[in-house]
Amino acid sequence: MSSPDFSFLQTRSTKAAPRLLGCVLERTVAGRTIRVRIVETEAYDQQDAASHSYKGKTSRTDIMFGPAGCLYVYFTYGMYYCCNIVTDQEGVGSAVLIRAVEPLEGAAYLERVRDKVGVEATNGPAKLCQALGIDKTLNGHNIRYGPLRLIPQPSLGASMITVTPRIGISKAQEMPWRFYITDNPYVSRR
DNA sequence: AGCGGGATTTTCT
DNA sequence: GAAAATCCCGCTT
Repeated sequence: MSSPDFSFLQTRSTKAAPRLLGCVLERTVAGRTIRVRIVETEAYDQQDAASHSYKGKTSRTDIMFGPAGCLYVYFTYGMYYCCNIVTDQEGVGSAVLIRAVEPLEGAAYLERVRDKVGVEATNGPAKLCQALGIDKTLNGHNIRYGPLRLIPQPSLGASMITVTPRIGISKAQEMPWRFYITDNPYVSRR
């Protein structure tokens, strides 16, 4: 077994974000192994008014400036967590927000945790964190290892990827840094 | 299908 | 003190 190659994360988030589409996340929780496929992402860069890292390092955003492949999990709206994968070189504050995933294994468990069925279990950044049990305790966790592991997949062709502006932000709204697998039913919205 | 408001608390000004 | 990389519910078309 050769260990997977994560070097594609050591680049700017705008380039890593589409590359993460189709990659698999393996979550071990409550004695189960859940597998999902990433179907929607957004890039956040240091030179980007919408990014938490825009105004420099703080105790909250410290992780974004760390090595690629670590998780940046933040708490928002008093209730929700969102999960990012840190990208680029150490010292650069950038990350890719995971906005939606498609269950491959363990869909019934995810539906039960969320008390929702079908796409509603994982078609949003906070929804998928709730479903997969991702919270502050995983902030800074290296995605190379369990209990939340990234399994890289071959790059999807450009023809399978749709690019749009990002969702839910008030600054830099026009930047086309949201990426999703075209026609995938688990995408958060059109 | 689409809009509007409320929930709830961390983080930063 | 205000905003926040969201979600859910109820109401109106």
